Amino acid sequence: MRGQGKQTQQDVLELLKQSPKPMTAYDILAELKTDNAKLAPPTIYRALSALTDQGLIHRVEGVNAFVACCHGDHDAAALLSICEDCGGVEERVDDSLSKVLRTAAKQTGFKTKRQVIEIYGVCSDCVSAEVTS
Amino acid sequence: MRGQGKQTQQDVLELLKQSPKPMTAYDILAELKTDNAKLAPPTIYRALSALTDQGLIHRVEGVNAFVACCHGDHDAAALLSICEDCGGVEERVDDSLSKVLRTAAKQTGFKTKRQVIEIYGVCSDCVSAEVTS
DNA sequence: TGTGTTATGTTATATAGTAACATTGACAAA
DNA sequence: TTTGTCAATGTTACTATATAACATAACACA
Repeated sequence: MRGQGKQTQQDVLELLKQSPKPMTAYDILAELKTDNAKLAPPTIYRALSALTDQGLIHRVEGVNAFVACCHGDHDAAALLSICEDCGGVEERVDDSLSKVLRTAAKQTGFKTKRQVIEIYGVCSDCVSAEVTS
Repeated sequence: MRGQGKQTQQDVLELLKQSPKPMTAYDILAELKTDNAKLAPPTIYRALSALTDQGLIHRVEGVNAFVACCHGDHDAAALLSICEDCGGVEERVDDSLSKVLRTAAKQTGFKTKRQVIEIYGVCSDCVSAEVTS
């Protein structure tokens, strides 16, 4: 067999790092299939799951897709801004945001495990483009 | 020009209001099919979309499901806390959160249209239950 | 060598969401 | 009353997203 080590994980991570936009599992599958026709969805989802656990990628819940994490390790909440025009995602790690969320959780006694913070709209580049056109 | 039967919308909203947990489109479909065997997914999705536009329900992106909005109109960001134990969702409208997000957007020149803020973990009730058991 | 673990392969299916076009029923203008 | 319009829903068929369950392969290491 061809599978050595964590080949798929590495391939997936590499792809996501090079993509300017979030990719769905099936986007990734289609890409990697050109090298390995046998690839099937479960393999992709496993790799995505492992990478997510390691904090190397983030899932963009609102679009069922994934992006590479562009920071190193971060415990603070990641804020993803998704441009509905160009499809780009900007990641931002914001301490004051984490703080607000921590406070809110504390007040209600909620034990946080995972946070999803996504903002949809138009990025500054695309706003400029709109104005100019 | 108003005044037409939005029966499905009302049925869907009613269901969601009575549900202690978020419901998926197909959960809703299954329920409403007991009264109307002809119901099909598009009708449900249209009703959900209309209700979302009106701000009467929220979509929980992380679980592909929907909950009734338990506040009246609110412009401020809604923070949804989803308990992975009991499945319950608590909605909270938090001004300081909105402020942080507004600030972040301003700094990057991002034009916000929609915000998704979801926290996954264990609610206070379930935390207590865990300790007791 | 054999035993446990992790990653992947394979088959099949479950769940979620939408495109495209047809039909219905209320209402109002003709 | 008839006709035209519009929003809501019905209908068919499909695409997209995700997972269950079991099989196989490679590796670590006692």
